Amino acid sequence: MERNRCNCAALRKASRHMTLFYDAALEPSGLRSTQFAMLTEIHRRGDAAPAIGDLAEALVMDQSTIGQNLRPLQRDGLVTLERDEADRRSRLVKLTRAGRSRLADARPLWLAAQEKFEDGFGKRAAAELRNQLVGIAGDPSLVPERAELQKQKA
Amino acid sequence: MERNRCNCAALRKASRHMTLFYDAALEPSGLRSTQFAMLTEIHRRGDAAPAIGDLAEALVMDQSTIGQNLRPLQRDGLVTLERDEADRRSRLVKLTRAGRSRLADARPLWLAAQEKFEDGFGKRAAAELRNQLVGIAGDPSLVPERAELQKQKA
DNA sequence: CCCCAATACCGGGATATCCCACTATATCCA
DNA sequence: TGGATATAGTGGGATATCCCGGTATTGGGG
Repeated sequence: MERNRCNCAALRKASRHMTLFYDAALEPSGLRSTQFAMLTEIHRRGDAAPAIGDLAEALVMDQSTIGQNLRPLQRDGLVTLERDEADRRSRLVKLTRAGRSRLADARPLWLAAQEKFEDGFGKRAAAELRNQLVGIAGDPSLVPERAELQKQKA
Repeated sequence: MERNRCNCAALRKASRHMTLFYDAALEPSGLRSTQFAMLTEIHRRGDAAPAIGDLAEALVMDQSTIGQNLRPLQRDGLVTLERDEADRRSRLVKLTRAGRSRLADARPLWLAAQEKFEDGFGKRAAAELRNQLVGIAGDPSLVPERAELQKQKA
């Protein structure tokens, strides 16, 4: 069919629909999908608090998007931003006690959503799909600008 | 790895990255990915001009999102909205001459992006991926509310 | 024929997302 | 060491996206 021939549109439709599903699952925690992803990434770093740019790279988002998206979390006291004394241009993002607590509330809700999705879609199929998606998200040939940024670090 | 275990986050990251790629490709036409997808869907209907709700269903978007997203296109004279005299609650969305022209400008840019992506990702792999994504976007078990809406129509 | 539930849309409000231009800081190198 | 360049983040502006509550219209009983 001529319909759904566009790789980008297909990805975006699935992304919108999947987001509705995860947002509904996370709703009791008061977190949206993006917020849960950001808090999870910050938590994953443990003691090595990430700067805004680190989050941007890990989450495949623009730096300014990270800054923007952190505001509601900061306003609600889930994260703090403090200057990195080792490089005063950077701001380190840290979870507060309330942030860790909120994340702990959300995790079982997220896990339930994962399981519900994978029950229907197939655990193996889901892992394979994520593999493909991670490949796309990290493909430097798609966005040359970002490829250069990657090269800088190597 | 613990990282990238979330199906939703993986989908969203890939969606963001892919969108950058298609947006860059479409840039000379002045259309963004979403706008191109909307104009394409309207055009696909031919003489049977869709209402806002029809577009919402086809594009897996909220009705209010469609309405919002149509505004820049309307402002730029690419589409018109007119009351459906057969059901005065509905508004039919139609391409203007300028809209058709803009879409014609964008199509080769889109096709080049498709080919460039599929050159790297594999034509067969891309088709398979789209298949999976269409399945997710249309899965009524993920968002029960929408499932009911679907049932109404059956 | 009239009332009521359902439907189609809109307006307001919030988050999500990007780009651009700007500031502050750091780094490199002549 | 001092100035050019590069990097980290912010603020403003635009589109994208959802939900909720309200309005107009429709269609089905009674």
